[in-house]
Amino acid sequence: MKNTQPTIHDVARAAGVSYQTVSRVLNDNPHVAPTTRAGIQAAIVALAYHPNRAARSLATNQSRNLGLLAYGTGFYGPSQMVANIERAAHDHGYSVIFSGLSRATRPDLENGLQTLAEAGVAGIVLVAPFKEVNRGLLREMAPLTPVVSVDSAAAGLNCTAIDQHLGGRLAAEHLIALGHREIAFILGPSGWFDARQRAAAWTETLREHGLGAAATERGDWTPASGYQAARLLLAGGVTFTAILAANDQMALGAMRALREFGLDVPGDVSVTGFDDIPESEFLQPPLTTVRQDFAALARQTLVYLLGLIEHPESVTTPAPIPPVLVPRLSTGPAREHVGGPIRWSTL
Amino acid sequence: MKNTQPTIHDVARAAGVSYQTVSRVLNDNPHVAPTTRAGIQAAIVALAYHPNRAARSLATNQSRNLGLLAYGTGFYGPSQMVANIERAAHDHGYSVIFSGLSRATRPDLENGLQTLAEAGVAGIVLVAPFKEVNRGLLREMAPLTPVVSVDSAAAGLNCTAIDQHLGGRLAAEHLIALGHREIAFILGPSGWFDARQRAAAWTETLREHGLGAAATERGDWTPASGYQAARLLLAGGVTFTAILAANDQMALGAMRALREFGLDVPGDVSVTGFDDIPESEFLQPPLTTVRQDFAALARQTLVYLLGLIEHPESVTTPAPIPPVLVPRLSTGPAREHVGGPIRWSTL
DNA sequence: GGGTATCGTGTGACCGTTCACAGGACAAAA
DNA sequence: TTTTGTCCTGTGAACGGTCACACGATACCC
Repeated sequence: MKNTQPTIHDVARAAGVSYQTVSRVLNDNPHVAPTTRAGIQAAIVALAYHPNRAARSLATNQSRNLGLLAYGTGFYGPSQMVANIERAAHDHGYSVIFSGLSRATRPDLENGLQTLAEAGVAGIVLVAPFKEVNRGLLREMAPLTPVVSVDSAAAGLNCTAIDQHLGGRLAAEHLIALGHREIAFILGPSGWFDARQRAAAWTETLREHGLGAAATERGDWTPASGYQAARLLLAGGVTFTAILAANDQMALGAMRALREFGLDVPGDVSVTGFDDIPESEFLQPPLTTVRQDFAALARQTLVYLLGLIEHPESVTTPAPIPPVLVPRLSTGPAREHVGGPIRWSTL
Repeated sequence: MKNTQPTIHDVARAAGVSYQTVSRVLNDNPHVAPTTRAGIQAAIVALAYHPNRAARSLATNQSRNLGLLAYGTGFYGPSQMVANIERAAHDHGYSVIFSGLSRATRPDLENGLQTLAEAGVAGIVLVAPFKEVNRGLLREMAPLTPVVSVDSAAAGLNCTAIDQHLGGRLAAEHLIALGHREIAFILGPSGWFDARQRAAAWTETLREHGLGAAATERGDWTPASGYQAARLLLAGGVTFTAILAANDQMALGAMRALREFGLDVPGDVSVTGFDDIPESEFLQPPLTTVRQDFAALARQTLVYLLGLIEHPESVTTPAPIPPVLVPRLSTGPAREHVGGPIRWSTL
């Protein structure tokens, strides 16, 4: 027993044909007699033959590998995307070379893209929705490899996305419909596209109702930053009856800060998040949030990328995926304040 | 301008040497004259040459790719492992081919392993800590590829692990030290090694103090299952003053069920989790839990796997990594009941 | 029955790299 | 001067596939 994998030559010998005929069977070439094909397939099974990927991609100059470059896989959204992208790729017969981005800097992006491009992937999915990702970067680092960027709305990029704008609007309208007029924002990090779009949608929706943000703080997506942001809001001397937070984790932190301040959610202040992480439903109170369909986004991203790989001329940019509002108990009617809204600073 | 990548032959022509000399430079072969080497390196930079991985791995019959097969990447632990394994691999100069396991069944495992083995990876990290993973499976599906299984203590496997037994003991001793004598368990799914070990450690620790589990329910790691398990515990007519939950998400669900039942945490019932997810610190109340160092586990796993690849004879199985108890406010002294412990069923 | 598609199969070259080996240049030793 | 050894470099083959092409056999048409 040799300790080496069988090759097409072994199969050919076993089936009594030439290696080329075996190759034809492997590639579903129609010009093979049924009996010959059957014999070869039997030999393939008997030898437990599997084509060597390196040899194949060397000869064809293409591969069934896709690159996945993702930032922030410790967070819920990115980690969901990684899992879903892989599954979608698998369903299309592709393998995924995953590369994590530890920092959101240009050199790190360049490095990651280059590594993937050199690995000979057929295409790249980029889950790094911040402003360092732009056309220039991609042209320079992966000029020959199609790249689809998820949730990055930069000009000239091939993108797929959740409709963050709609999501932001849903949350804001929900609060306004509950009678809230003084609404504070806890934004995501400034460089992130999704954070920006949510914030822009909030601002726009409020303006349509003659309102503006009561106050604004910025977090970094973590619960700790949401906690800190809410404390700053509370210390700011501005009144508000609701908080729009850019994700669930920051909303969680904010709720803790409110509680420590002696305020009830939603009795005194309503809070909304974004993502619908598995925990949200079980928080105290259960968090009103905006749910994003990451699986659908991943599937769409993959169809788009494979389109760019296989028939680049006839591909159209897909429409953003609409998220849905999930109303829970962290939001309620705006509190009626006798003599105007409460001022925290006087509590 | 040709639209194709340069090869060693292009570099050789540019530098005025043979392709073999270029190859020697690429592989750090010492038998190259310094001036020649410098010229070739200049040519490499000038042409922006990068070695073709497919050709290289075809010729050498090895690759710088590792396979990562993981189950449950929607959960915190596995998703942390994916991110950390990739980073550790990257630090060692390896790329990671990631494959997600959507179900914990034998055929899915076989499929995933086979796919990775065929992809020609140098080794495989398996993050699938349940009983379907055993020596037979690995011998059969990937006989030539080293595999390290994370947190799977099955016999005959190459494993790395968090010391789940110690973690379970820490949580149980913490409760016992607080005076709890009636402790209920919310276990993880039965097929999972880490769930089993935590449960075994709880049982053992309690027995050492002359105690036994007041009641036991089983969840599937999700908050919803923890909620359901706690409801069953409460409906069971058994008294308890503390709950040991096998992970944070189930602890979260349990705390909600307790609250709905009118019980205070930790006033009436103390609760511990396992994992220390980012949310835990900000829950109401902040959750006492056992923190696992996934980054260290990932690094250890990679060192072990690379050892198996590069010098299989001299590798030793690493020691499990000790977790730490993170005491927070979800645990407190056992309630003093006048006339014995309260019976929920009579509330 | 001869020309001509069509089908099935085999041969040679090639993808980009490494490996085994050969050979030339030069210096040190005899 | 010749021999020997070391250092550097080049040639041919191989890795395991695919592609372009050639070729024989059969079937079809007039």
